[in-house]
Amino acid sequence: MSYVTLKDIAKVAKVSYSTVSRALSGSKEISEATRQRVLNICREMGYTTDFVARSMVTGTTNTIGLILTSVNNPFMSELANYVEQYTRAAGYNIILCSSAHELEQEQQVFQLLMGRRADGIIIVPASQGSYASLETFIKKVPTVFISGNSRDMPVSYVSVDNHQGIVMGMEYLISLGHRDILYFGRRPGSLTHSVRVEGYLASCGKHGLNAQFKDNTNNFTSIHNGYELAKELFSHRPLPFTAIFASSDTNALGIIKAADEDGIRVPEDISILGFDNISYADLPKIELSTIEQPKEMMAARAVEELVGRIRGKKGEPLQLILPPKLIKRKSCVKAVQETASLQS
Amino acid sequence: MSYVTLKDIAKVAKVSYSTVSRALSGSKEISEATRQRVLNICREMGYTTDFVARSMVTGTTNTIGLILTSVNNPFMSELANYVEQYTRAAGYNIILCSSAHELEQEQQVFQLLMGRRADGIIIVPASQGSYASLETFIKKVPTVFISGNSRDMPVSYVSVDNHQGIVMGMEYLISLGHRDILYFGRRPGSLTHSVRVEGYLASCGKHGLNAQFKDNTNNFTSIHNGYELAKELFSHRPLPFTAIFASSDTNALGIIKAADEDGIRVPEDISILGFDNISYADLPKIELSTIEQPKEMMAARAVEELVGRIRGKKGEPLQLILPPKLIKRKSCVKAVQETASLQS
DNA sequence: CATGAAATCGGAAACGTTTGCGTTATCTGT
DNA sequence: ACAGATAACGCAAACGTTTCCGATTTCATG
Repeated sequence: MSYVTLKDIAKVAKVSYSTVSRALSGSKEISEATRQRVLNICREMGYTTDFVARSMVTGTTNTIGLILTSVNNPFMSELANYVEQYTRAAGYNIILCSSAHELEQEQQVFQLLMGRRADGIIIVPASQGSYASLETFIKKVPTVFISGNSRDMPVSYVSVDNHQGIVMGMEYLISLGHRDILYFGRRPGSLTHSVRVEGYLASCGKHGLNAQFKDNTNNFTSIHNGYELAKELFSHRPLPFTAIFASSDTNALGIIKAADEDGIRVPEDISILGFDNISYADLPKIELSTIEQPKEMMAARAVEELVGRIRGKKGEPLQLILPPKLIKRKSCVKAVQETASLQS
Repeated sequence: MSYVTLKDIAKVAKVSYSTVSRALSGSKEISEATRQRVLNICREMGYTTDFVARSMVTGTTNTIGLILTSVNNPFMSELANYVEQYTRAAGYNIILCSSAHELEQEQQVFQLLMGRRADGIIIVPASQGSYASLETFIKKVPTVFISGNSRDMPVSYVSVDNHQGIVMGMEYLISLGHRDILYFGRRPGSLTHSVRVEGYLASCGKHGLNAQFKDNTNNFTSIHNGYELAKELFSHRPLPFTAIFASSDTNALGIIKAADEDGIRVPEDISILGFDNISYADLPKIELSTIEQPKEMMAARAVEELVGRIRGKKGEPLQLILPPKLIKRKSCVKAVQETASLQS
């Protein structure tokens, strides 16, 4: 039941256990003959290196903590997938944790990860307050944020340009003739959302549109709460907007579901634009137009930066803001009013 | 930069470091006065227990390895989410690994998890050969399989009743008047799929239907390969079936996409039944009828069993086969032939 | 053959914690 | 007040590995 140790095979091989260690590690201070002999015995006895013991002496665990706000969310799980890939390629394993969008749980798992002596941590912050609440910890262990950028955080992060993403989307909708565009799913506590709202307001200002919001008071995002919010929204007719800019694809999917139920046609009656470009936005009969977050690139650069820091890289934190991309599918069309006015 | 240790605070508190350890652990062999004094110093100096060192002496890591065939797959990520929840509730963290459906990589990560001294392992097997290939390892560390059941594996597993699930689905399709039902996505190497194919053949035999298959030679399942396979299938007209039983929801989504492109209406022209009931099956305009796998229950029971074994539970392995459930949505309707014959 | 360098290996410390055991001080009962 | 019990704490071993240092052997070179 218990594992076989260096001492066990040292006894069998009649050498000291430091010799066995050298045989395993590929050291040059050992003859090829004894190396092969020891290695054979290791194989026969089924030896596996005890990483716990190794970590004790080397001071590293080859482990990276990944803190997500939720696992059961396509954006997060796609991101997790990429992060897992890139960390594994770099020789690290990940311990997966969820903050459940709660600042307190976020603190707990961060401390836990420190206790486990993770070499570094990649975190999608739970809220605006995350950095402040983790500040003292971050000084102890290399950390990089994903998707929560703020000018005044002296920490490495990689994020999509949320401001530009929203502006890009607004320009698109406006070019389609929409002038009454509702921002759906504003979430007060969220860092990324506040940046997006800024972009929305800037676009409205520039084009003389009046802003409309539908707030999401929950501190998370799902199809279901998109659906519930949309049901509320659709209960007041006539609809004072011709397009909805959803702050996430999952919310957008919920909106489409509610619209379907309430006899509102997408995109004929209202256009819907999402954010994230999760893989399900591409689904048949859904074909959600959206703003893409370069998830793989975000994961790749975050891992690269983190591994660099772990290996001792110095200098200013990497504060990388990646360009978003407009993905045109079928959920946005020319505004009905404009079409009408063109026909008259 | 480096962490503060027991010795550090022992020095400050002017006690031995065993006393500090006792203060932290809640031992009775210490006065309340010194405990509070020590605890305060710990707080001030920012002490965090080194789990690596603790693991060295206790022999446990409070870590569970989770090996999935893929992370970027809704069934898997939903499962992972539940597993993470239940393990955390039981005081364990999970190290997430992917086997990428490869037997070799599965072996590697299993060994790696053993090297990390995971207390137990939950694994969704990569293929039929998984048990045989892992047999020697499984004797060393408590392991429970999810979703890969086989009568002759002397190991704990929890799975949905794949046979019954298929039969249930077939009965439903047959009750709708379908007699030409294609099994889509048969995957030769897969354990679960072979059980499902048995169920399919049994149903065909019972009702005198002739079996039709569309094989999936890739060793993984995705929307994309469902789409590609369906494109091939739809290139030969007329279609020799009125219903498709897809072996997974993701494949079913791919089929729907291909059908959409090729002018085949779902469900008017063909009915489609899925398997898994991933959350996106519920999407508006998709409304995929499917056979549900009780994912949360599977995760809960698997974790329960594993934790039991870790804590020393003896006896026969738990071999639990949970009942599936038919979820009727909108992708299956009465067969066109039957409707036609009724009208004439 | 003598000398020194290089090759090969053993010994032992160290990583930070838990815990059994021994020691001292304090308390209880008579 | 004294024996014995109990409370409170220090000491040291142990977990399995890596790595520095020293010891021994081998070997080439003069």
